[in-house]
Amino acid sequence: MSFDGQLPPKTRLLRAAAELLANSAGGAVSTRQITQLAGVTAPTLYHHFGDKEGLFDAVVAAGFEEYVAGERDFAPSGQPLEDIRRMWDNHVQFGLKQPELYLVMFGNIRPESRPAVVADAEGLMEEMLNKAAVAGQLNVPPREAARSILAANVGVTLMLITEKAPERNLELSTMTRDAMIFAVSSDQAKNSGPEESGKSSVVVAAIALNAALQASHSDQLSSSELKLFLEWLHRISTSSTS
Amino acid sequence: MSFDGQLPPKTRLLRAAAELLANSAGGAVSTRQITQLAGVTAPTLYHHFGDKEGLFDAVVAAGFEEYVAGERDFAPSGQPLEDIRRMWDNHVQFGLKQPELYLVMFGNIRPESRPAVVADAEGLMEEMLNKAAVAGQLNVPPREAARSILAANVGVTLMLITEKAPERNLELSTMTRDAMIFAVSSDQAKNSGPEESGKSSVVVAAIALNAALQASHSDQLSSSELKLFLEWLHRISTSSTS
DNA sequence: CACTTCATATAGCGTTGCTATAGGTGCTAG
DNA sequence: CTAGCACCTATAGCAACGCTATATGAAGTG
Repeated sequence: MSFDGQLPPKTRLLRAAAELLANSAGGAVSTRQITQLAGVTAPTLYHHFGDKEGLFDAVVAAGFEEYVAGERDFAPSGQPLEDIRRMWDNHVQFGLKQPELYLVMFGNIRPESRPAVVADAEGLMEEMLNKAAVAGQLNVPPREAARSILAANVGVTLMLITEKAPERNLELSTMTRDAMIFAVSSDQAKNSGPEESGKSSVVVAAIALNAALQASHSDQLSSSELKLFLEWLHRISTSSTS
Repeated sequence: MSFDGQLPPKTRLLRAAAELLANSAGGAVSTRQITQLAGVTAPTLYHHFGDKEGLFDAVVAAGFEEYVAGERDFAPSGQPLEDIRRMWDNHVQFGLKQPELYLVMFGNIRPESRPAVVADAEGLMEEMLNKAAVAGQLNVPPREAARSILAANVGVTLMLITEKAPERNLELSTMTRDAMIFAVSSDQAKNSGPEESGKSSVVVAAIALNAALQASHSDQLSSSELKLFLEWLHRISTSSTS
């Protein structure tokens, strides 16, 4: 009973729904919970929003405003591709900060029915990619690039949400992000080739690592560790393996 | 009333649930629909599966068998990265062929609770990427690569499912797929990126050796030595990021 | 005041997932 | 043959769900 104030019932319903949605640990949120917290009765909800989904859409719209605001604040950095990077990070952070709301926005998938918010987010990203295209930095049409990047962005965010907070590894995000941006950008040479680079064995890999380590004296290991490490490498690389 | 045959009620329930799930155009499937189609009553369902979710999990498990079978059939092509490509395509095709089942498997996301099927799919992909790592074709540890690729794979599939069938553009899939595979592969030169050029050969070799050692159970080192050795390798192969 | 319009409440419908309880079935043991 | 014992299924019903037909109040307009 927190919203019995003087606010109009419509606003109270919106806030109650948003709060319950944010704190519902995965479980569903019922209209009775919402109306009780808002201090109104059922018909009021349906009078203003027509539907439970209508109410949720309204909450999502408010959440989307916040999301878009975050995107626009970061926008004018001059380098479009860098802005895309920030859009990606903002997207992920929004999803992790408000997972329940994010799931209502991007996770409530049904076949052949595309949530409006997805189209909006896609348009936002396409708009940004358009600047990159004008600058000759794009390899593919902005629309395709936006769809592809957004798909990966949503996929990564969903996967991160399913992980327990302390174990979340944001490197998954940055790595995927850079992979996607790199793939659509044009000013980088991509002499690709699906050929293999010769099959390696334990011995070959050990020899390569041995040589590389001695050449670049990595600082990931202490000197004493490195000495023992190299000795073991030598033992492996000089033995005849299976 | 299609399953009133002589099959055991458990099987009838599974088939009825699978059929209703496959034909439910986005809408929810109720236990009463399932039990009626299966020709049994409610307690039978709960006796065998405990829960509605338990029944769905069983359906998903069956669907996952099919999914895995598709993955394994394509597996032994000799070129691990090409196999990853086929795994990706098989994943997308599975999602588009049975969208409802796919959504139950990969779309039923709740925060901090990861469906078992995701972990399985991740393990399957990691297993395949391990071969690529042994061949020195990987730029990042197989686990991270698998998570990243799978996240993008799910994201793309979900996005394609939301589109109406005639408008589906599979180029979105192939483009994202190749971008992800390219990003984790090592045998391609990546001159000039947003940051410095690709990983050094030390990291590539360490990743390859790490995978090879875990796969071949080398007896060149004692178990305690091996443990420390692998720990160092892990330290090297997961360092030197952005 | 009469009248319309908008907003909220009362009460209840049909459906949902699920279960307490009881009854039927096929088995092995005596 | 029958007694007992698991195992499986059915009857009936609960609480909660989304939603609505209907009625009541408040506000503005002639």
